[in-house]
Amino acid sequence: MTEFTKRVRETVAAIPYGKIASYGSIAAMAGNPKAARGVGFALRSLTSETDLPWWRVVNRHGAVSTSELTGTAQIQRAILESEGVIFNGEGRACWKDFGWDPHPDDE
DNA sequence: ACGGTGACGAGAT
DNA sequence: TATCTCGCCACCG
Repeated sequence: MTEFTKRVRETVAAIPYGKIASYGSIAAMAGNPKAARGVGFALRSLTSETDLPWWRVVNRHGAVSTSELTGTAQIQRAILESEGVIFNGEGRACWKDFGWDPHPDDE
């Protein structure tokens, strides 16, 4: 378990209920703003754990980037909706309403 | 140590 | 606005 991965877990665990954060934001808080991909890889092993709110982590578009085929994406959306997050027809959530960290682009 | 891969991001077309 | 390409970092063989 590298320091980066541990930092990512801490950050993800800090995401408030009903809120979402982008991989880039988490990577930045973890110390490496450019390690968004590394964040995804780290969370990949956490999908089996329910003690970490990995489902609150989405891409910069506010849409789940998990596998649609394995059903992970469906589960993630379902949980987020349970938390109060609303997805539009594009499968994206309003960052201004559910985004934990401020986002420069999109709405 | 090297190269390929992937739950990403930003810029260009 | 949607799609493509390149660059980023961490992980596996």
